[in-house]
Amino acid sequence: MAKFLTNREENYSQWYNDLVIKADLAENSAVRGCMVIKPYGYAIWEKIQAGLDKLFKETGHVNAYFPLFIPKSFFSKEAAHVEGFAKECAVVTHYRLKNDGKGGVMVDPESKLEEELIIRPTSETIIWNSYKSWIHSYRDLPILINQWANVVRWEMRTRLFLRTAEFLWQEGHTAHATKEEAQEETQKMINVYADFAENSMALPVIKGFKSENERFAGALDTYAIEALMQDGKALQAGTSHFLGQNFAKAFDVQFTDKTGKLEYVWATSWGVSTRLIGALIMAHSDNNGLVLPPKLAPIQVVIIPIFRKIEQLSVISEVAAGIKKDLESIGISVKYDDRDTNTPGWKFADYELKGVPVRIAIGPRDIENKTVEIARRDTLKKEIYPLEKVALIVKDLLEDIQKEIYNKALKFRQENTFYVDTWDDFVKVLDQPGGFIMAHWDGTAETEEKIKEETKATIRCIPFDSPEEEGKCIYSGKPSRKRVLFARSY
RNA sequence: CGGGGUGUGGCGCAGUUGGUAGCGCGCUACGUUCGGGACGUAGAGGCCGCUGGUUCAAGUCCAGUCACCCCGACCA
Repeated sequence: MAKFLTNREENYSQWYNDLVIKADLAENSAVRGCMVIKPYGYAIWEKIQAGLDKLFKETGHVNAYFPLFIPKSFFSKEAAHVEGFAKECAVVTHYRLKNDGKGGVMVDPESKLEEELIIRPTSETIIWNSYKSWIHSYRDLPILINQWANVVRWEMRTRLFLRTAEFLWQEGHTAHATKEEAQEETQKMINVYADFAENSMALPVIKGFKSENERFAGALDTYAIEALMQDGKALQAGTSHFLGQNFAKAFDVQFTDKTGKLEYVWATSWGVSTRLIGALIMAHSDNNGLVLPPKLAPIQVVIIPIFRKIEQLSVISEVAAGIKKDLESIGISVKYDDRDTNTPGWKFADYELKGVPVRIAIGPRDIENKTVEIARRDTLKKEIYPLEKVALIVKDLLEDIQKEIYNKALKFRQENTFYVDTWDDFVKVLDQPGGFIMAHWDGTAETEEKIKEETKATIRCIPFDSPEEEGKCIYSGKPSRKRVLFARSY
C-alpha cells in the first residue's frame, strides 16, 4: 500500500491537494463530504467519461437529461426503492430567503413548498415518470437512455472519491418489451463495465451476482464488478440492475404488444461514478504518487528540457516540437514543459506524482548525440534512445505500460485471493493479509448477515464463472454448490 | 448517533511548571544554479477553531461550542 494513501506525509498532501480538495467552507457543515475536483483530477474523469460514452454509443445508447429534483410523491411509489434510499435523502422544503433583520438571511417561511422535492439519489423514479408518457406501443421500445449527472446521498460517513455526499456518475435507464431482452441488457452492460475497467483502467475485476442483501433497492437482480484495492479491501466499481417490472408497475407504464395485449414494460438501470477515480488511485499508486494507465492519462507523454542557457533551450525546443508533432499525429497527448521556474529534477518528481506514463528528457548531451532519455512511470526505468525512433518507441511503450499495469494489478489480486474451507482460516485470512476470499456459503441471508456481524466481511458477489463444486458452508456447514467472493469492502 | 483523536502562517508540525509565538516545506526579491524534488542572502505572511471564565498575565488552565479525522451503524 502506497504510504501516501494511508497517512499524511508531505508528498501525500501535496499530491492530494493537487488533484482534489475538500470544500473548505469550514463554517458550513452542510458541505461535509462533498468534494472539489481540481482540473487535473477532472481531466481524468473526462477521460473516463469519453471512454464509457463511446462504449455506450456502440451498444446503441443515447444520452438525455432529467431533472435534479424529484417530487416526494414520485419517490414513494416503489416500496423497496423508498426503503433503500429514504435514510439518505437531501430534501428541498423552501424556495426563498429573506433578510432576517440582523444583517443575515433566513429561510422565508412564506416560501414553503406545497410538495417537498428530493434531490435525486438516483433517477429511476423521475425517469420512469417520463417513460410513462413516452411508451404506448411495442414500437416505442426499446428505450436505451443514459444520463451523465450528479446525485446526492446523505451518507452517515463519507470518504473522498469512494463515498462522497455528492458524486458525479452516469446512470443508464432502459425499457424493454420482454424479460429476456431486459436481462440481456443487464448482462451486456456489466460486460461493458468490465471491459472498460480491464482494458482502459487496467483494473482486473470479478463479475458476478449480488446476494439478496446487497441488491439494489427495487431490483430483482444486481450484477456487479468487484475490484481489489492495494490495502486488501474490495471496491464495487460498477453495477447493472435487472429491475423486472417493478418500476413499470409503480409508474403504470404499459404498452400494447404485437398481439394487442397490454403488458408492463421491463426495465434495467446501471451506473458507475467518480468512485472510479478512487479505484484508479487505490489500485495502481505507489510511493512516488499516482500511476495512470496510458488510456486514461490526461497527459500521456511529458517532454522536459534540461538546459542552462536560453540558447540551449531554443535548440532543445526545436527538437521537442518535432517530437510533440510526431507523437500527436499518431494520437498521443504530449505536454512540453519548458518553464524555467522549476528545475528538471523538480519536474521529474512532479510528473511522477501526477502519474504521467512516459517522460522524455532532452538535454545538451542528447542534442549532441541525437538521442533522448525515455522513462516509464510504472517501473521508473529509463533508457537512452536515438531521436529518430522516438515515435515508435513511445507508441510501443504506452501499450506496454497499459498492459503491465494491468498485469501487476492482476498478479496482486491473484496473490491476495484465498480459497478457504474452514471458519478459522476465514477469520485469519481476513485479518492477516486481507484480500479476496473464495469460500462456500449456504445461500441464506441469515448466514451472510452473521458472517458480516462477526467479521465485517460481506459477499461481494457470486462470480459468474465460479465453477460448480461440492462443499460445505464456511459458517453453517450446510451443503453448498459454489464458492462465492467474500471481502471487507469500502 | 456512539467510541477515540485533532484544531497554532498556504502545507506539515513544535510550543516545557501560564510570561505575550517558533521550525521545516512552500511563497516574494536578487544572485549563483539546472542530466533526479538546487544553494546563498534578504523579506512577506498568524484574532493559536469560536465563545465565555480563572489570572497581574492564557496557544498553554477551566467550561461550553463548532469543525475536521479515524473506528462503528448506512452506502456507489
